[in-house]
Amino acid sequence: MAGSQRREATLTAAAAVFARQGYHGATTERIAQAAGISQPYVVRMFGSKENLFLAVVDGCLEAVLDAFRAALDDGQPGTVASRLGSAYRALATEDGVHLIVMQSYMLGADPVIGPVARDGFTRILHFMVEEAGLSESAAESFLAKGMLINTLLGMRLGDQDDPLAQRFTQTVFGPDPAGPGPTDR
Amino acid sequence: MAGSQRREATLTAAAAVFARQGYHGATTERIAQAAGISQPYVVRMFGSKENLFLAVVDGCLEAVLDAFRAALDDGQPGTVASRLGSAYRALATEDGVHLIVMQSYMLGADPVIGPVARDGFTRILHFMVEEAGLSESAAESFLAKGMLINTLLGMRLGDQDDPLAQRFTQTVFGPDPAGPGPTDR
DNA sequence: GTCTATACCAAGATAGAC
DNA sequence: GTCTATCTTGGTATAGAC
Repeated sequence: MAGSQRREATLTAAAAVFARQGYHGATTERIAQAAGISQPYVVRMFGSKENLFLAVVDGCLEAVLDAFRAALDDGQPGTVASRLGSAYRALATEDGVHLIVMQSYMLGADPVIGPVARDGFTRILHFMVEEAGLSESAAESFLAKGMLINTLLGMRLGDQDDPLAQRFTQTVFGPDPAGPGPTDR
Repeated sequence: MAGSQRREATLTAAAAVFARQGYHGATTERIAQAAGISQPYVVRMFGSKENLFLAVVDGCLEAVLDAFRAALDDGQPGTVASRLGSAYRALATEDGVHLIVMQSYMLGADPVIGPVARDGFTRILHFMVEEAGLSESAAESFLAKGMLINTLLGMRLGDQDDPLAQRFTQTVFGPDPAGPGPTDR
C-alpha cells in the first residue's frame, strides 16, 4: 500500500480508538490492530503517539470547518444556525470526529495538546462570528448545544435504561431547527 | 492521622489530579504525592485506582446534588434556573468537581466507569425535572450551558491569547441570570 | 496506619532484517 | 514499506516490616 494511503487509513483507525478511549487510554497496539498493521509501524509513521493524536485532532478540526463552510454555501433554506447544525449532524461518522475534539478539549492542562486544543476551539469561534455571521450570543448557544451533544455521545446516554434519559437523548439529537443534531450514534 | 480523615484528604488530592489529567492520565504516584503519602498506601486504602476514581466521582455527584438541593431552599430571588446556576458557580473549588464529572462522562465506553457516569447524569436529569420542576426543554438549555462551562474549564480557554476567546470566556462565565456561571478558574 | 521494597505487566519506542 | 524482536520505562499492585 502506498505511503499516503496507509497514512490515511491509520489516521482513521486511530481516530476511532482515540474517540472511545481518549488519548491516554488508547494504546498504539490497539490502533495498530484497528489499522491492520504492526504497532512499531504506527509509531514509525508518526514519530510518536502524541504526534499521531495531534494529526488526528487536526484532521477533525479541518473536517468540522470544511463541513461548516460548505453549509454556508449550500443554498438550503433555514437560518444559518440551523444549517450549521445540520452540517454538524451530517458530519457523523464511525471515526467519531466529535469525540476526538472533545477528548482534546479535556486535555487543556497538557503542555503540548492543551495549546492545540485551545487554538482549534478559537478557530471555530472565529468562524462562527466572522464567517457565519452569528452574534456572540448565538454562537454561545450553538456551541453549548454542541458540547451537550458531544458529552452525551461520550457517555453513551442512549445506552441508559431510563425513560427520561432516553427521551432526553432523543430530544437533544432529534431534528431540531435551532442547533446541531444527531451525530454518530 | 485517623483513617477516615486520611481517606478524605486522599479523595481531595485525587480529585485534583484526576481533574487535570483524566482517569488514564493520572497516576497513583502523583495522587500520593499530592496527598503526602506513599503510592502503595493510596492503592491500599481504596483497593485499586479504579475504585478510587469511582469514589471521587461519587463524591462529586453528591456535592453537585447537595448544592442544587440547597439552592432550591435558600429563599433567594430569581428563577429556579438562575438559582441553580449560582449554586453551580458557588461549587467551584480547587479540586475541580466539574472536571471530574466531565472526565467520567468521556469514559462512557468503559465497562465499569461508563454505567456509573450514565447513572450520575441520569440522577441530575431527574433532579432537574422532578425536584427542581424545570421543563425538559429548560433542563436541556441548562445542561447545555453547563457542558459548555465544563468544556471551557477543561481546555482552559482563559489561557488563550485571543480577544474573542477572552471575551467569550468572560461572557460564558460571567454573571448570567439564566444559567450556570463561573466555577474554579 | 503507614512505609520500603519489589514483583509484574503493559506500553511506547528503537534496531535492524527483509 | 513493513515486520519481528527487544529495550526501557513507568505504573499498579502485593508482601511484609514497623
